[in-house]
Amino acid sequence: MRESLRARLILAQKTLLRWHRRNARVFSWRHTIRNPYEVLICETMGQQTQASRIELFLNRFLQVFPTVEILAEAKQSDVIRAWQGLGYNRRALNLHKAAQTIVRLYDAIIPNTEKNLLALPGVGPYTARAILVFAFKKQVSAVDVNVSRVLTRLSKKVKTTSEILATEKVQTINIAILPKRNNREWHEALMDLGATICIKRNPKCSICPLNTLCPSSSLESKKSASAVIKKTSTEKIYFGQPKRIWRGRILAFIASTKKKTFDTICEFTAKEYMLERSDASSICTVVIKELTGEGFITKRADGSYELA
DNA sequence: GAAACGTGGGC
DNA sequence: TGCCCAAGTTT
Repeated sequence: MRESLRARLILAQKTLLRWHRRNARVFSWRHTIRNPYEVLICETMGQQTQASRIELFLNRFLQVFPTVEILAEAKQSDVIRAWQGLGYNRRALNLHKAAQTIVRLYDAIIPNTEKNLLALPGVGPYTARAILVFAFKKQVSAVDVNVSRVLTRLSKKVKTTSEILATEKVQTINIAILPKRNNREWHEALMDLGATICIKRNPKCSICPLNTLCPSSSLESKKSASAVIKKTSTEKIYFGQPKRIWRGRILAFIASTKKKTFDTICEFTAKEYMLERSDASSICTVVIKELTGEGFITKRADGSYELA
């Protein structure tokens, strides 16, 4: 990395850390999280989910499952129910399995190495490093989309608002400037700036604390000029919605009360979403088969379905 | 490496 | 209104 670039980034870092002291986003969980288990839950909830939504679920989840042992021993159906409304339900299954792994392999202690964290289901490169940074105060780089966007724009003059460096390059840049003592604050600062000012569309460069140091600070003025080629989604649509939407709806219905027959599920789907009964039946057939195969639900002897 | 995976908010 | 997006991971 060029020394001139590194020098500019270090300057930006000082400025951003100072900005963060007064302008950090206010989330209750930033004050109430007390241990690595809670960081694991919080970071998992945060995957592809707006941080403000964590607030709505984390407290309740931790009240029901206050320790990794309790989560490990919980019924899967209770974990799924506690997750309802957060989306990406597989995260709940993975979290449950991860808790069981931690209890069995690590004596209920959350691992503090990247290797062991990555081996946990649902823990990928970002979450593993985020746990190391936020729970263990380790001197490592955790790169999410905010960190990537901020460091990309700060490192080069980007042409469009969606331009973003490869994660490995961002890693290299961030590792080169990791502060020795304020690494948690540094990552929070990057994420807060990326979530509030250095946002993907219509970045607010005019009020950015780094605008005099940033080669991309002219981005704001040409926000609309940078027409981005939107790649058409290849996701298959079922009766007006992607399949995953139907999966979420049907799983929520099955989770809502006790057992449900196939007919009950079809009737609900048809009525609630104004489908022909035959269309509802076909989407329910597909989705129920998937949810069963993936371990979310089970078919009972009497033919009804319930959470696994 | 592309595609799939939920949900609610912003513009 | 409809599309884009958000503290990514898995296959």
